[in-house]
Amino acid sequence: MVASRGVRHDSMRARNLAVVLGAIHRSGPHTRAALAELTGLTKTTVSSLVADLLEAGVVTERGAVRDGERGRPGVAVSLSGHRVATLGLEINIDYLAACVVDLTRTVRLRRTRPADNRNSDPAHILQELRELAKETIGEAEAAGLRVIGAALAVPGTVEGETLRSAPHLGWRDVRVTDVVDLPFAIDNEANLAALGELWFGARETDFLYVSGEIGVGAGLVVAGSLFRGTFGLAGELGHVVVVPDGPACRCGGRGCLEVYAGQDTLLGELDSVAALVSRLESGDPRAQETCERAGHALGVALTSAVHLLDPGMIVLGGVFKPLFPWLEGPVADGLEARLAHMRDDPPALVVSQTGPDAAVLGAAGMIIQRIIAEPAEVLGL
Amino acid sequence: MVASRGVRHDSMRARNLAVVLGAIHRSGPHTRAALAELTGLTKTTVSSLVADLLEAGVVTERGAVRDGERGRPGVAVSLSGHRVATLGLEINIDYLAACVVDLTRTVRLRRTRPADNRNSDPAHILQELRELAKETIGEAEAAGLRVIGAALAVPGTVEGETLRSAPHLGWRDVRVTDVVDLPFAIDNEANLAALGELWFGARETDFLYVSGEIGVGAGLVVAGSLFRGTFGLAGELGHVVVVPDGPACRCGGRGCLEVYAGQDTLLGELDSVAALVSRLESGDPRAQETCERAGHALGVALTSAVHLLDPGMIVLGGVFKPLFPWLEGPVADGLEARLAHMRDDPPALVVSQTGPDAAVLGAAGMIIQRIIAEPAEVLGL
DNA sequence: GTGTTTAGTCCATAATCTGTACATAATCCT
DNA sequence: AGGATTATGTACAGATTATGGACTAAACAC
Repeated sequence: MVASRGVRHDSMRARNLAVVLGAIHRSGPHTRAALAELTGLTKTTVSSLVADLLEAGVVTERGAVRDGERGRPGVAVSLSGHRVATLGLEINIDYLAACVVDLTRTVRLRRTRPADNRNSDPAHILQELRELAKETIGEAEAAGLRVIGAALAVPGTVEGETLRSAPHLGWRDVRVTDVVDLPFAIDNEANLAALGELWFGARETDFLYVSGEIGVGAGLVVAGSLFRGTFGLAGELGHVVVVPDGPACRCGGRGCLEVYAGQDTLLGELDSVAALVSRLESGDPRAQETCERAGHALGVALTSAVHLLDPGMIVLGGVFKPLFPWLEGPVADGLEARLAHMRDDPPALVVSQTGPDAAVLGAAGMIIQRIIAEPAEVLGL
Repeated sequence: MVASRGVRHDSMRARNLAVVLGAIHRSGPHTRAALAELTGLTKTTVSSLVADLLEAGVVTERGAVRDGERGRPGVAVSLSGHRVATLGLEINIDYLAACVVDLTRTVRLRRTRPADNRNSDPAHILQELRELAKETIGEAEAAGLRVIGAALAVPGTVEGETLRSAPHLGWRDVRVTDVVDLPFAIDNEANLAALGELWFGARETDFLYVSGEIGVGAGLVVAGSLFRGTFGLAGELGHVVVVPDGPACRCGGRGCLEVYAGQDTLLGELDSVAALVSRLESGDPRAQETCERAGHALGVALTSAVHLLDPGMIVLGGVFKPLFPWLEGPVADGLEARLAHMRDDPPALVVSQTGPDAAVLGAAGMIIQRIIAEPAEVLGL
């Protein structure tokens, strides 16, 4: 609990700018009068605030609207996608990715570079990432966008600006700095994928996003915001214990979920998820059994997760998305059986609406969110 | 995300009252000048805010203080324990409890009534609770305190004002109303015990409190506030899966922690925790084995909890407190082994600093917290 | 005692929101 | 077609609250 600072006139206005912008963002274009109604501020105040937001280029007027009623038609004020944008970046096992998202959360640019980052040299990869970022920002600026911040998704644990541990990259305690000359943040891939699902996929406000990648991670969204735990390490679903004396896991534990449902286990000697899917489609019994075992393990781990985290629903993403038809049954059965007497219904189990780009999108979206939450601070109003 | 309302002059002042009161609460008595420094407000503003707080009776002046320096000595302003207080209530399996806590978080009154509430009639118990509350409030008022709110701890899941399910009481969907004629809240026993530990025990800001009672619950505190999950059901440690095909649990699952470490299992045919402790002290091998098995199971469940919740530390409370000497080893070993490669150190494992009254105290403390967080709203300033 | 230093208050000023009045622009009704 | 009605958005005076410098108060230093 940091000592909070007192509120002065300028912070009151800053807050009200955020309130108005937030109302526009949450419930779509509105006239000034409607915004006054929504926020409890007077029309006068809203007009003045909207004037500032217009000048900053974060909103635009979209011509007259009649609400089908009598009276002078109002002018709808909506988020402007034409000026402010943010950059999302991702380092993953086999690619680098970047995307630019505008204030309306429309994806304006996407770039991916295949790479083999397993056990790679951080300095080298970060240099590649810098180049990718620079190129992408250049392209965005050529399209008239002003990129005002960036975030990076990494497959590992993050503290502040340091990547603590990314086992599949083989990185440890890597400080990630100067990737871009903008406000910058790093976060875990599963966390940002969850936010990607929030803003670009399911658009629910409460769910646990399960990110099946080489490792298995999860990001919990409650009331539209991410739960991070004490050190930002929450949601490590992959090492939840499924069988206490099961096979050893690289984490030091035994019988972790990852041992049963990690991508390496799922694929076996196959070389891609697509290959596994086609085996499953052709009814290959060994593939089906692997999937069933993974689904069973997921059901056990998710039962523990439901008890501890109390998610609104469960969204399976990443490699679990193409495998969903084969996983759904075992997972749902496990949840239902184990949660029978604790809840009226277990949380709904659904498939992700986003693809493999959930994390990059979430990264860009996180900075958009920051603009909308504190426009005065970010844009210097 | 509810549409947030705009800020007006009165909310600015309300916020600043909270900021000043919060600063006094957080870092002890301060002069007006020091408060100005801490909050970033001017001395003038702080003086005016403090005047309001004095009038409301939530702070008092405590005579001159010299900071060992030259110059006019200031007057320390500190929380006043003499006027405002709150009521904590608890329904547990074998007793009803009440306590009154003043603004300085000093316990002013405690009352306990033994009862046998297993499979009891809610209406009857609630009537008893009403009487206990009324008596306790009367006594507090006789001592010059003004009780301005109450909270109730129950051994079950809560939604709004309704107790959804309290298996050990045998209650389901009981609306708890009109217990007192004051602002009122209900919450889960483990949640409130965690808050009790926060304010009356360990006083750490980040920990997972594990409440060993008939059931096993947990409350996660992050940055000094409680994580509740989506529906307020988070922290159900007792039903985290320890052995996926273990013995059936009353929740519908199998091999839940509660089966191995619930009070009923620990005691076996013994009739009290004290009896178990004396068996353990005399080296009874069967008691030791039970404890070791429970510790082992706790280690497994807590490993999952650490991965999912990322607690700052782990505090064992309730019946686990007297058993701590026998549990510590197996639990810590389990955590250390299973978390070896994931974190530099597993979260510290410590014993609770509060006794069986953690939950009632937490209940009273929660309302105190509300006064300090929003004094203007609560006290009508 | 006189000077220095720090605490707390007074008062004019500034920032921001409110509320009423008003100009504007559409539909409704005759 | 024209006036009545209704709703939007702006203007301006008024209210609320914080600021900042001047001032008073109370201690210590020499």
